[in-house]
Amino acid sequence: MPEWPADPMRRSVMFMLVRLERLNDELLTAACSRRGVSNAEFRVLAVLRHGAPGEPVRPTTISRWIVQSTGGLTSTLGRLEDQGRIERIPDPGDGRGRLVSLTQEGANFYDGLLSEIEAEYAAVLEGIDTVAMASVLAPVVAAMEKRGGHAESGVERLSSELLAHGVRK
Amino acid sequence: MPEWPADPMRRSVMFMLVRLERLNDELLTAACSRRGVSNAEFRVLAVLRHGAPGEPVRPTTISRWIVQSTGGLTSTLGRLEDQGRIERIPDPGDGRGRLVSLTQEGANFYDGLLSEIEAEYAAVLEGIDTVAMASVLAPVVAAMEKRGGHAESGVERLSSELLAHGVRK
DNA sequence: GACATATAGCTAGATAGCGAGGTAGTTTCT
DNA sequence: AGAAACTACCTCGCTATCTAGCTATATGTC
Repeated sequence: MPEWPADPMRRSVMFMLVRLERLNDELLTAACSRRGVSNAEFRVLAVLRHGAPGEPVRPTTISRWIVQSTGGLTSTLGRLEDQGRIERIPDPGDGRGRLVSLTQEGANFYDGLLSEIEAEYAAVLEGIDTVAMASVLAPVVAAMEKRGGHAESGVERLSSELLAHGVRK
Repeated sequence: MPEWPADPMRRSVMFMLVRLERLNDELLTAACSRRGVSNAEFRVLAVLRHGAPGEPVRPTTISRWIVQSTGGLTSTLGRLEDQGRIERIPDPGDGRGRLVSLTQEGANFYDGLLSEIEAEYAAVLEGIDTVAMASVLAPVVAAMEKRGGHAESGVERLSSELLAHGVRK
């Protein structure tokens, strides 16, 4: 082995993150596919439901929040629209734009989906100190958001709506 | 909103994990694609380099470790083999099996790739208490491994090699 | 007011990955 | 020993996603 890690602890954490990514994806995909939706579809519904309840949201904002390319999001939104779970209306304030909102059916569907997904996470987080976890993860999430340039345009607001339940700064 | 969360903190952590997954993927993909490899290719090389240095590994073991389907892994390994970074030889102990090992070129390539990726993570983990983070993440990773049935067959050993630098239990 | 530049969302083409099923070889049971 | 069940890896078809480039609208400058 060549030059070994300057900081072995950091390397461990890095590999944990890399592995956690796959494991989390597997978990979420399993839960979603039981109800016939993709991972990305769940994320879009979550943003609409929690990020700005009742308010329509622009696709670009969603795209940043869920970290999906705009091209990818277009097809995700198309699927959700075909399923009758969201609506896209022209943005009255911007002729190029559209606004996405949940339908009643979409909201109902999401609530069921969420409880299913939450059950999976409850099992996995059983016995874990979630308060400690949130305070450890929050700054990492923030640093990664900053790195990827997702720190603008409404995402911050959605962030606090969704993530900051009792997490101090 | 219907029945609201029994445990709002757990829900926050769940959404953090969901978001972290995408952000981490974005970070890793960016770093990997700068050197022209996929995410999965990096993971395979990492297993070979750290999990069992010098020793050939069976595809099934790799597949569990990196949480990729065997079908997907076959194509990942095919790409790596075409690039001259790994070799596949028949398993002398099992006629159905193959053994995968790093070539010298693969090892060299990986070392460069790793330092690039590590630099990305160093930036993001700047100022973060990695010791606290590791001890918080370790049990979650373990619980997810167990859930997905990745807890058998050599993965444990790779796990401790790769992840347990100073993380108690 | 006209032109250059930026932005919003969409389209098309390419690719990585999943899932189901196939083949060959191994283990277990009688 | 022979049959049944299992396992390892691969192949093929499909889908979600990415990237690059497009059109229409917006904004800023002269």
